[in-house]
Amino acid sequence: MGLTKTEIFTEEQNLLASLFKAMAHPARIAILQRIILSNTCICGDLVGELGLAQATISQHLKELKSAGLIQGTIEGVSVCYCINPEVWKLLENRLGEFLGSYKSTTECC
Amino acid sequence: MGLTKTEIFTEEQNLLASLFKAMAHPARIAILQRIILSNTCICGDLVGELGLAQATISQHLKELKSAGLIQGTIEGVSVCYCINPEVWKLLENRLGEFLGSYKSTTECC
DNA sequence: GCTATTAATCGTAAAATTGCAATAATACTA
DNA sequence: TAGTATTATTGCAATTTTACGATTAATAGC
Repeated sequence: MGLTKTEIFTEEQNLLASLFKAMAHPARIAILQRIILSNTCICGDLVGELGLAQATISQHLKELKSAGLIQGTIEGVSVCYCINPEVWKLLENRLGEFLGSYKSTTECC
Repeated sequence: MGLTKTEIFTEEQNLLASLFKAMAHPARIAILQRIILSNTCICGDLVGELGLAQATISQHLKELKSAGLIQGTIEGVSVCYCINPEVWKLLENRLGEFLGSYKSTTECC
């Protein structure tokens, strides 16, 4: 079929999956790292640094934005993107909770 | 084109992206949660619990396995899957490092 | 108003993902 | 050895993702 059955999963599972999905591409990881590093990133910079076309980067930025991970405001002729603090904190919390729920102490297979 | 240009990104970026990708589906999140909870999970159980066909679940398990997140050993007639402690620890470290690299203190857009 | 610069959007193509029925493979059991 | 139970694999269709060229929208500077 090719479409995910979101309705059979919990809200928590869908949320985590969608956040992971937004970061499940090296270009988007690179963009996030770049934004974090400079703390004020303009799209045009990325086009020169990553080896991807302007349209492609704009698309990745859109995905990060729609996932809520970043936010952008118009700054003169260009756009300034930065991390969305609330969503980033939510991500840290949910992820820490999820990863931390596994205790490696008990012996298994 | 439709294929990711992995060669233009760093090893770190590709690793993080592939780990995120492995978890970027609610069914795989659900499977991981289920494995963590029972600490000894058999595929057949999941088929009853999640509303997905046996073939589909087997495929998701394969993806989690190839990403290194889980490992399975044959246990009589069925297979016992559990978390791979080393990879899980690696995931926690790299992810913590990545998420922690952002400090929300500085004002931005 | 006109032009240059920047970013978003559209259209398209190739490839990957998701899901399932059907089938194959594997290992117990009688 | 035949039969049963469990998991993996195969083949297929629908959808999504990735990427880019071309075009469009918006804004600053002249």
